[in-house]
Amino acid sequence: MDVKEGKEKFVQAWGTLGSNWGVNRTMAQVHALLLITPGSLSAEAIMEDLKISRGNANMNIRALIDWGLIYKELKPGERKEFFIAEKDMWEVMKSIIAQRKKKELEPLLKVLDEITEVEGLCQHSSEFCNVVRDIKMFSCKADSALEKLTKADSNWFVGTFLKMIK
Amino acid sequence: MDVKEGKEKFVQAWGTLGSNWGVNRTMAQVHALLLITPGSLSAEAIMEDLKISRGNANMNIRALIDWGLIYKELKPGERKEFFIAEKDMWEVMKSIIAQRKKKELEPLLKVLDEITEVEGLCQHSSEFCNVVRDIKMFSCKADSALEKLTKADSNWFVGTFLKMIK
DNA sequence: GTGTATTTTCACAAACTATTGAAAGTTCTA
DNA sequence: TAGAACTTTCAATAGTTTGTGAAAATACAC
Repeated sequence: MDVKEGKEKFVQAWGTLGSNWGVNRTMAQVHALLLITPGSLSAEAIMEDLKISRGNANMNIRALIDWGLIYKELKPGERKEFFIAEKDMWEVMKSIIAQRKKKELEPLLKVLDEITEVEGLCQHSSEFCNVVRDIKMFSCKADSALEKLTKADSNWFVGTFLKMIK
Repeated sequence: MDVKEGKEKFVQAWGTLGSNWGVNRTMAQVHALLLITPGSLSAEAIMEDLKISRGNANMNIRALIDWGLIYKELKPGERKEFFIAEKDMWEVMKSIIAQRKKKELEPLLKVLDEITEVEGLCQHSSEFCNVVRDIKMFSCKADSALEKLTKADSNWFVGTFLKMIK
């Protein structure tokens, strides 16, 4: 396997993994492509490289910008927009965690709060009451841990998090 | 909202959340229903309650058993199988984390290892080399943290993990 | 063994998600 | 303001996942 094959493999693999992670395959591929490209690429170049349509490329580029994983880069004298990936993996990880927290954890907390308001819950159904209470406890803790993580810097991670797993 | 409505809301909500989590909606609903049911339920009862077909109920019940989230319970004198949920939320969380780690993280580690074997990677493409190295570092750390988490007991979590987020 | 209750499988249908490509929109230049 | 270069939108289509229901398999009682 040479470097070119390795790159192709990486792009394909990131795409496949993306779908296991609830991220659209094409979005993950565009991200992978930009990650391993030293400079920036135009929408055109991305379309050609991944053999995808203009519309598809555009939609997924926008989504990556929303997630904070890539940036627009305007070159003087060029009318085209170019895109470049955030290369600091700690930043990449934080963005991904923030998005997943928003999508996966926050709706859960919201529903649990609504249910907790049910009158007489714990008198009428202690099973249900206990389940809701326990889930609430874990999800609140997970939420604050992740909140802290996404606010922290890389050194904090290396320090605290690694100490934890020793 | 009374207790019955609250329960329905919980089952629906857990189902919706499940799909944000890469879990099939019905599987999550069956799980929710069993979680808030004090005793055990037969496949029949689950079908009726959630208005789903026999085949669907059967498939998702099997999947939940695989994940270790529910157990089969055989009642003496009854030919039907009954199912009961694991109610210890710490165990539930560990099972879910273990499954997601297997599905989301392990394939990533595998691909990274394959790519690392590319000859002369770091001579020919330092950008690519750095990206692969950084992703590898983070994912190995995440993997060992989660591994530790799924092996640990609830007290460890309360102690170590909470200290970390303070 | 035979009949009955129950579970499992599987081809097909329905629902959902992603992708395309062409048309509409925008921005810049002269 | 006209026209070129480029970006965005969106209806149609392709692809994927999930659910159904009937038929096959299994387990049990007699």
